[in-house]
Amino acid sequence: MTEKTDTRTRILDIAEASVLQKGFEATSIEEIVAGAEISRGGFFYHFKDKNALARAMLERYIEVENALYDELFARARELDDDPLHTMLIGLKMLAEMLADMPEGHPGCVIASTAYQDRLFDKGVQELNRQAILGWRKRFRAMFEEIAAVYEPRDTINLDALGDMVSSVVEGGLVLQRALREHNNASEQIMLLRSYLKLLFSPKM
Amino acid sequence: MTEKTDTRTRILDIAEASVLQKGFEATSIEEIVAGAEISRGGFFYHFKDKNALARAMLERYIEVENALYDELFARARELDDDPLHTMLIGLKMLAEMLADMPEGHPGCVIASTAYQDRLFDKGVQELNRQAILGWRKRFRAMFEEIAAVYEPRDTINLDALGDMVSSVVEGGLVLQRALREHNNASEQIMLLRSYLKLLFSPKM
DNA sequence: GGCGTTACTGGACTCGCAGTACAGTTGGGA
DNA sequence: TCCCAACTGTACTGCGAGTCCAGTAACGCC
Repeated sequence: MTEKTDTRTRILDIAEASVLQKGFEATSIEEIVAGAEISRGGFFYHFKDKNALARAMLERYIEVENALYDELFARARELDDDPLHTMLIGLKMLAEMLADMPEGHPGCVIASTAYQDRLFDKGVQELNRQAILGWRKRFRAMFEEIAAVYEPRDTINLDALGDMVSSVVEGGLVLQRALREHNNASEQIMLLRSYLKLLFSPKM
Repeated sequence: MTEKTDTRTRILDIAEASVLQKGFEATSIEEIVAGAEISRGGFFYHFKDKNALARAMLERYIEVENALYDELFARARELDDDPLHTMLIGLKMLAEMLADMPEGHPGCVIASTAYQDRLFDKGVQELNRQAILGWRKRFRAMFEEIAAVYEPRDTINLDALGDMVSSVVEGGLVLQRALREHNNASEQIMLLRSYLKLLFSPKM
């Protein structure tokens, strides 16, 4: 909209970095405006309150994450159009991506908001919920495709399996943050991949 | 120490309930003292500041969690002393336990603190780290025992596999909170169990 | 029966941060 | 030329954390 890097975007960038580093509550509007080089009034011109900021951050984050998954698995399918191998390649690429981020993944805003949910209004919580349900649907569809070709070697709940991708990423990121290591999420994804390999392997 | 339910314990109980419900930052000392029916001065008599409270909560939580794992897997071993089956039985019992909590698990304080870590001092963070490392060690030992008997059908990092238990529980709890469902953690554990079953199944 | 210690109460105060309000400024477009 | 979006700047309210401290009630013990 404006000339230089859109102020609203700049606010979101600064806020995201800070929130991922120290949490939402610990991020003051003071430091956001300092970082974005605007006045307090300027901040409230763009966002009614911190809740509105949270909502905008989540919306942007979810969009980016979805685009990333789209691109990743599209590329994987290009490389091998067998549904199982698309999944395995995609997960490997995801694991590598996470491992390549030296300062760790922009640790999932989802978990961060989930654990402080009474702080946020219904809109923010619902956004969060819908994002996870979206990922469930996305991965469930992929697993259905796989199961149609490779009979699973154990009876499983496909919704839960769909959730497992998000769960493993979130869980890995929690460990990563708590341990201050940087490859836990990546390793956990590789274990999920190992599971899928075994689960859908043709009987020998 | 005192006659009625120890004030310190009462503070921790009230605080834990509130923190699990709405997060640490959103829990005010005001409401803790109201709940525990003491004065503000009384709170600060027991805890120097909110950090000291966080530390005490974490210590207590980790102790309880460890005792629970001890008991669960001891019982599982009683039922079947084959290491793989001890693990499978223990996980099943853990999953059932999580599913039986109608209001959900006392959602992991670990994740909650991990995502707000700049808020807490080194002591709290280190406590968190040590707890997760402890669980890694515990489960890694169990997996080593299993691997000595059943050759794994995929090459895996045993530390990462040890972490997978914590990761799956944490990840499941994040989903549970965000989705406001109540069996995600339990389902994720059952998927981990399915993985271990396949990973260590004798070749057919 | 006085003495110290533990476990508080209660009030007053400082400080930082969220949020409100609003008046004024600046730099394009129509 | 005037309007409007995108701000700046200041001043104020209110809440919660944390500090300080004086007082007090119950006890254990010498």
